[in-house]
Amino acid sequence: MTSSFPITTVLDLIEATLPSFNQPLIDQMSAEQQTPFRILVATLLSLRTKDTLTAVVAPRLFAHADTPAAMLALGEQRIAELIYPVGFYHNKARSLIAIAHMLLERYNGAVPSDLEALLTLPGVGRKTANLVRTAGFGLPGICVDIHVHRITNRWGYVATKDPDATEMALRTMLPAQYWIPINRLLVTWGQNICHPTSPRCSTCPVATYCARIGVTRSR
DNA sequence: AAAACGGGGGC
DNA sequence: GCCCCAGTTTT
Repeated sequence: MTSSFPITTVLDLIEATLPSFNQPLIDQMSAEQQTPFRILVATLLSLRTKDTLTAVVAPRLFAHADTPAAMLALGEQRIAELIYPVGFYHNKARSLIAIAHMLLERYNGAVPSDLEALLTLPGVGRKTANLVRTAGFGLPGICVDIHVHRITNRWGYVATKDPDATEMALRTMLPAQYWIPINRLLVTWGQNICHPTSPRCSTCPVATYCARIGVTRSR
């Protein structure tokens, strides 16, 4: 069962109503703070973690280390202590140290914008790499996180359990102008309306376009 | 394909 | 008490 409406129609409707909703982590950061490095670090901290919690913890880390060199100076143990509440803190601290080393050795301390280069960084998968590209550099990419994955599948435009497969499906379906904004749109939607369990369908502006697949159960 | 990594918050 | 969270790596 798939929707008979173009996905771009639904995305346009969401775009129009977006300002009235709370915005996700990256959009809460000031323009000054939306550097590729900060976005990379904040995104890594936020994996499998509420972004509202990351929004509290990340500034704590940035106050001590805002560059790869400062991250190395801080050290893995101290980083782990600072980011403890976000969970997976040992893995994340180790990844941040390894990333700082690689950025200094291979990219002169800068964050690369190339997708393949980003994917070689430890702890960085397709979701993180594409978010750095789109939010950090304004470059084309489709960042498929749990929200983009759940909602596009719930609508009926995509039918897959694998987020990477969802990204590939959207690449063939979505005009280029929607590649960057779809993530911001659907993360906001997922956090405010289209929840994993108990989505607010009765007040959802695009409910008539939705196949409502998997509404009663997530994943 | 499945396990492991993890504390915090919602209900 | 149970489920989920802007995933990725390892087995």
